[in-house]
Amino acid sequence: MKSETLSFFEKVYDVAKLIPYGKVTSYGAIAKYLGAGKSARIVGYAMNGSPGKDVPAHRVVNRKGLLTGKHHFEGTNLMQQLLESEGVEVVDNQIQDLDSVYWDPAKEL
DNA sequence: TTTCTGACTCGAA
DNA sequence: CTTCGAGCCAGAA
Repeated sequence: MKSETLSFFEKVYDVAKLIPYGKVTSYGAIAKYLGAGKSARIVGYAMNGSPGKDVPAHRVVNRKGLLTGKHHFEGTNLMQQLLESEGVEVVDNQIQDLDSVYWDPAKEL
């Protein structure tokens, strides 16, 4: 089993799994928490392997609360449905009242 | 081996 | 005010 070779992906999955119910975070927030800062894109890319990792990728959105990765989910509004299901207000692929549902790992952890 | 793209973000002009 | 470019890491061709 690997060991300290904790790849960026592994860390991303770890943090993403810590996202509480009804909360959301951004790629950059996770990246910054990992110490990458500008590797937000890698976080999103890592989400490609979210399936099978029990990672709630639907709780991860971009900095503006926009469901940029919704296209990677089944259907076209599944991501929005999941978020609304958790009590997150989403309109037009954009999270409303983002500050109220925003979960920053760097602050919470 | 090099090159390119990607679920992003920020700063500068 | 708007628009553009650069940087980050990883995987595929």
